[in-house]
Formats: sequence, C-alpha cells, structure tokens
Amino acid sequence: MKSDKISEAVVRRLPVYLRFLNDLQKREISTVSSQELGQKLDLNPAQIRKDLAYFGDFGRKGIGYDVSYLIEKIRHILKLDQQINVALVGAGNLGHALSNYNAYLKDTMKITAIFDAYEPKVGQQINSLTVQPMSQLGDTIRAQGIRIGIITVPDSEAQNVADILVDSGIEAILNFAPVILKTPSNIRIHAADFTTDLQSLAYYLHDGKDEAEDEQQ
Amino acid sequence: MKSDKISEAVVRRLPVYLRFLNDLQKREISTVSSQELGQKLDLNPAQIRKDLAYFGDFGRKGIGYDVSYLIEKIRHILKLDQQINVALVGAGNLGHALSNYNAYLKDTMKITAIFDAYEPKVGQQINSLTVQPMSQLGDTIRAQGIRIGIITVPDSEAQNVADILVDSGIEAILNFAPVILKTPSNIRIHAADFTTDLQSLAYYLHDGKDEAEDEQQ
DNA sequence: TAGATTGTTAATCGATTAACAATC
DNA sequence: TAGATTGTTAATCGATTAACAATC
Repeated sequence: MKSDKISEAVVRRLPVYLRFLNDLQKREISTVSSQELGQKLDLNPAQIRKDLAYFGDFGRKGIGYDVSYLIEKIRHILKLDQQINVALVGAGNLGHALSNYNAYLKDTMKITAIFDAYEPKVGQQINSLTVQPMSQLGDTIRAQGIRIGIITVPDSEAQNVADILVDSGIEAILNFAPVILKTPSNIRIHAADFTTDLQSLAYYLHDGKDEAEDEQQ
Repeated sequence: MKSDKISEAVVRRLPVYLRFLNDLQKREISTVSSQELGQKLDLNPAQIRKDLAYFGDFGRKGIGYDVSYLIEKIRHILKLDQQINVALVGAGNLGHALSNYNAYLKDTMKITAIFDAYEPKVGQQINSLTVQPMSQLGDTIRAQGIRIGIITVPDSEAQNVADILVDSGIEAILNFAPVILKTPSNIRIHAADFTTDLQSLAYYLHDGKDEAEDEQQ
C-alpha cells in the first residue's frame, strides 16, 4: 500500500507492536505471523497486516514477518532511530517517577532536562539531572534541540507551561495535568491523565442489585 | 434516548465533561450549553448532546444544561456517588506519585491500600498508608471491599500481580506496566502506558528535510 | 413572539474485519 | 506440490457530524 494519511489509531498501535517484537527478539525468535501477533496482543490479524502495509511491504507471503527487520522498520517510522530529547516540566513526585524511565527508553528517547518553578527545587539532582528554573526553559530547549515536553505541573499552571513550551519551539507535548490544553494545531498533544482513566474504569464496575444492569453482553 | 450499549469512547468522555463542569461550578456558573462545552473541550456539540442523551434527558431546550444537575447525573453514571476503594500494587516512584492523588480524587475514589513484594519496602509509610506485603493482598482486598487495582510493578511481575488481583475479586485494573495483561473478560483493564504515549508522539514530530513528508494536511 | 438550544434522526465519515488472489 | 501467510479489496460495523423539529 504505502502513503495515505495514517490514522492516530494506527500510530498508537505501532509502539505496541514494537514492544512485543523486541520481546520476541530477546527470546531469539526470528519470524512472526500476523496471526501470532494478533493472538498475543488481542488484535485482529487483518488489522495488523493492514497497519503495517500502510508503511511498506514488510512481510513475506507464506512466511510472516522477520522480527529484526520489522523492528528496524517500525523504529524508523516512529523516528526512534534518531535520538529525541525530551524536557520534563514539573519536578514533583510524578516528574520524579517519569525521569526513572530514562533507562527504559534507552538511547532513542531521553529526558535531558528537568524544570520546576518552585525555587527550593531548583538545583536539586534527579537521576543525574539538575532541576533548572523555568527562566532557563527556552535557552535549554534550543541548546539541546529538545523536541518533546512532558508536563507534570499542577493543573493551574499547565496551560501556562504549555504556552512557554510552544514559544520555545517544542513540537509535541505529553500532558499529565487533567486540563485541555489550547495550543496551535501544529503542536501534537497527548493527554496522559490518570484520573480520567480511573473514573472511566469505575463505570465498568459491576452494579449492585439496586441498579439497572447495563452491562451484560 | 436512554439505554443501548454505550461505547467506550462515550464513557471516556464523561470524566472530561465532569471535570469541566466542576470547574464551572467552582466559578458559580449555573448553566452551560453543548456549544460552550464543545468549544472548551474541543468536541463537537452534537456529540456532547448525543453522549449525554444516552443516559437521560438532562438538558432543557432553549436553555442548556444545569451545571449542578449534570454533575450529579454524571457522577451517578460513573458510580462516583459511592466510595470506591482502590489498591495500589507497587510502591516504587510511580506508585508513590499516584498515591498523592488521593487528595484530588476526594471522597469518591481512594487508594486505601498499598502493596509491594520487596521486603524492605513493607512497613514503610506512604501518605499515611502502610505498605503491605503481597501475601496480605487477598485478605485486605476482601476486608476493605476494594474493587479497583492499580498496577505499578515492573513489567515482568505485572501479569502475576494481575492474576492475584483477579483471584482476590478485583473488578477492574489500571495497568501502568507496558505489557498486555491476560484476564477473564469480565475484568476491565485500562492501559496507562506512558512509554507507548511518548513513542507514538515521536511519530508526529516534524520531519527533517531528508524525509518524505507525510504530514501536511 | 423571536431566539436559543435540546434530543434525535439521517447522512457521512472512518475504522475494523472478512475474504481471497498472489506467492513464498 | 500443498500449506501458510501476506497485501489488498470489498463488506461491515461503528462513531461522528449535520440537520431539524420540538420546545423552553
């Protein structure tokens, strides 16, 4: 296939494929079919083939997909074959936790700067990074070529921080604050809001006997 | 309208509505139209009206929606009008961060127990909760009527923890580990995987000049 | 009454799944 | 060759949006 505009649903599945392929590689499995992938990832095999076919002919009929080759291709599609620097704004507990994932993200993505507005936090060491004052944000982003920002500040500051990130030339934002950020349309925003997740989970709790039952299938 | 099976997309928007309505209430705004909601939340007004109409006739023609009334209704739909106890498994940095949200979740949802498999962690105090050993999990879940589990353990333990949670009678899981959990179909699972989020964000970074451009619109 | 806004039906759009020829 | 599995087209399914009568 190749080309066409790719839907967000497709893009969001690519990292899931990648994760599992990495796993297969670690286990020294060199080939995998869409069928096997589908089974392990709870997805329809046709969907997986279609997703991959948007980007090229990566498989071999009768055989399946070569694990190493597919990893390489997906990494390229996701731009994970180059280093992407990430800035973390908000050195609270959550920011702290996320900065630990540096090891996991490996070479490809990396939090390379941490900022906080709160005076006493500035200068603290978090996993070998020094917390910088907000006034440094623009300079550091430009100096380090940082392209993605993670927002872990309190709700009330999130929009303000987003504005500053955008002004500093950031291209995408991962927002942990439970607010809808307003930014120019060329800035990509993903909401990573754990309270929304939890609250929608509650909907699916089994009802007590006193409730109309909505959820048989 | 009322009834029909409600899609997950709808359910996931309800907490977003709720959050904004709470905001309006704080600002003492008593009425809101689907138009205003749509504008602030970046959603189509017709979609908002349709979402709400699945659950009842909450608005008034020519007027809009009464903020307090709609809050009450959505809280009921999401079962946030009763206390829901939550267990957190994994007292690492991320678990630590999440436990702070107790204040935010208020009365309705509450992390009431924290567990960790690592001996030295057991007994530690985290925000007035004592970290319990995994062996206590079943007993505590049953004793406290805990219905939702949050998994913040390392990848390799996540499935094991999920199994234990399911055995202990949990109904829903919020999973922060980047793995696909296998559970019975009556258990609701939401993936809250920050690495997947970040990696899919990278796709949307603007290409360098050396790349075929996929992303004009 | 005139203006605003809902609830709902119909139209559109997009995403998932089935099916199958091509081919390893 | 027979069996397996891709890439892709067509069919299905579902979600979003437009439009409008009802009505505050």
